[in-house]
Amino acid sequence: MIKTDLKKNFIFARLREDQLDRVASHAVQIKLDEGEMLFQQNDPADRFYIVLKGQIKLYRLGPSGNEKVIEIVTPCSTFAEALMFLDRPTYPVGAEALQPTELISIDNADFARMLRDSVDTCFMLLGDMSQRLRGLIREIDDLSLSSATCRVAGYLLTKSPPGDGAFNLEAPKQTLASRLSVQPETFSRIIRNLSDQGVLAVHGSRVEISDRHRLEAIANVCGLADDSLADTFHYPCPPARPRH
Amino acid sequence: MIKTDLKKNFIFARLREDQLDRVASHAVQIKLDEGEMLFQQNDPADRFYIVLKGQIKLYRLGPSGNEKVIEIVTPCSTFAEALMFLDRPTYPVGAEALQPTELISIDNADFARMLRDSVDTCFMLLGDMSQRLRGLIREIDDLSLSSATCRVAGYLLTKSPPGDGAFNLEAPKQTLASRLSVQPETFSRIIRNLSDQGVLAVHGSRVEISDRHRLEAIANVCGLADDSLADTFHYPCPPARPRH
DNA sequence: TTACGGCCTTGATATTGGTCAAGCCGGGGA
DNA sequence: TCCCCGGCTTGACCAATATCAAGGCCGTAA
Repeated sequence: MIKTDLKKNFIFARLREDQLDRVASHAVQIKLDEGEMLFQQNDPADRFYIVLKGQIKLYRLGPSGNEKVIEIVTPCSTFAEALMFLDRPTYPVGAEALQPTELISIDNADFARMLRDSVDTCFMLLGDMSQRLRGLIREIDDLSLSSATCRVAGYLLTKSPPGDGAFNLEAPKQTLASRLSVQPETFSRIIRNLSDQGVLAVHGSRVEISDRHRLEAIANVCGLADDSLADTFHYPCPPARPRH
Repeated sequence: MIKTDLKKNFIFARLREDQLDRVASHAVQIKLDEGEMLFQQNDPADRFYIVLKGQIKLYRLGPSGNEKVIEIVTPCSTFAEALMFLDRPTYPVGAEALQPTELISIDNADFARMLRDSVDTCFMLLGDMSQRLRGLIREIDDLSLSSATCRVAGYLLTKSPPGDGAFNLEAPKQTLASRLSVQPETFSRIIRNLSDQGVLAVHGSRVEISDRHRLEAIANVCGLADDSLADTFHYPCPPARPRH
C-alpha cells in the first residue's frame, strides 16, 4: 500500500488524507536490481524518490570518468526532492542501486500543485532543506579542515551503534572510500593503522570498535567539534531498520 | 527607504505591499565597519540578513582557530535565511564585514508568520534553497575532484567579466585563498605559475586574463564540466553593481 | 576441483600542498 | 622623509595522500 509507505517519511506524514491520496495516485513503484541505474547525472529531473528497501548510491562523475559518491541513501529517506523548485531542473548526481532496491517515485509538478494548498508541508520541506544545507556545510569543512584519517574515524563513529557495538559496513569499501573522498588504497591503509593501534578490528565488512574514546579523539583532532559527518541526507526509519 | 532596498532581492520582490510593509516595519538597518563582526558561529540565529553595500565574509572556525571562508556575500544577496526553518537554529558560520557594510536584518519569526499567507513566497524560498543546495554540491566536488590549481583557475574565470576583461579581486588574497581552501602561500604560487605560463597577469588586486582558453582548459582538467564554482550564494543585483 | 575475476591489501614511488622561516613591497603615520 | 607593519611572495623542507604495480583472498562458474 503506497500510502502507508509514504507516511514513513516525515514529509508526507502530516499530509491530510486527500492530499496523500492525490500524491499516491500518481506515485509509481520501482524495483531495481543491484547495479541498476535509476537516473544519470544531468538527466532532466521531473520526479523525486523515496527509498523503501535497499540502498541508492548518489554520485558525481568527473570528466575523466572518476566518480565521487555523494551519499548512500537508505530506506525511508527521500532524495532529489530539493530540485523540484528549480527552473529547468536536472539531476546534479547519478543514482544507482547498491542492492536490490524498492522505491516510490513522485511527480514533481503533481507534488508542487498539492503543496500549494498546504503551507504546513511547505514549511516541512523548508526545514528539510535547511537540514540538508547544514549537512553539506559540515561536509565542506570536513573536506577542507579534516584529514582523511579523521574523516574515516568520524564516519565509523557515526555508523557504530551505541554500546561497544560491532556492525557491518553499509557498502563495499570502495564505495565508502569514495563517499569519504579517499582512494581505496588509502582507506585500506587508514583502517590498517587504526587496527594496529588497537582502536578497532575489521574482518570483511564486520567492524568492532575496541576503544571508542580513542577513536573519538582521533576523529576530533582535526574535525569540528561534535557530530560532524552526521547523515546529511538521512532521516532514520521510525521503527526497526531493515538491514542486510 | 527599507522597502525599496528589500525589493532588490528576489525573495521580497513578489510580496504584496502590505506584506512588505509588515516585514519592513520590523526590519532593522545595520552598519558595520570593516572588520566588525555581525554574529559568531554557533550564536542562536533568530534573524537573517540582506546586504545592501559592502561585503560580508562567512566563515567556519576549526578548533585550532583556523578559519575557512565559506562565502563572500555581496550586495543584494540574503544570507542565513535558510536557518529559519530549523528547530533551534544557530548560525553554522560566523559573519564579519570585509569593508564598511550596510545591511538589513529581518526577524525570522516575523518573516515566517508573514510567509504563512504567501505560498508564492514559500515557493521562491524553496527555489532559493534548492540553488544553494546545488551550489554546495558543486563546492563539494570541487573540493574532492579538483586540485587547488583548478579551483583557482575556475574561480578567476567566474569572476572575470566577459570580453578580455581585466578586473579586481573581490577581497584580500588571504581571504580568497581561504575561500578556495588553499593556503595563502599556495595561492600565491599558483598565481605565479599561471603568470609564468602567460595565461594571466596579476598586479596587486588587478587581474588581466591574457589567454582565456588556456585558463578554461586548466580549470577543466580536473573540475566538472562547465560552470563549476558558480556563485553558490549569490543573486546578482538587478541593475548596475556597486563596486569599489 | 580448478580457473577466473572482483575486491581488497600492500609496497614503492611520485605529487601535491602544507609548514616554517625569511625577505620584500607598499601604504600610513610620525 | 623615514619607519613600521601587514600583506604578500619566495624558498626549503616535510607530511599526507595519490598513483602505479603486484599479489592475496574469496566466491562463483565451468
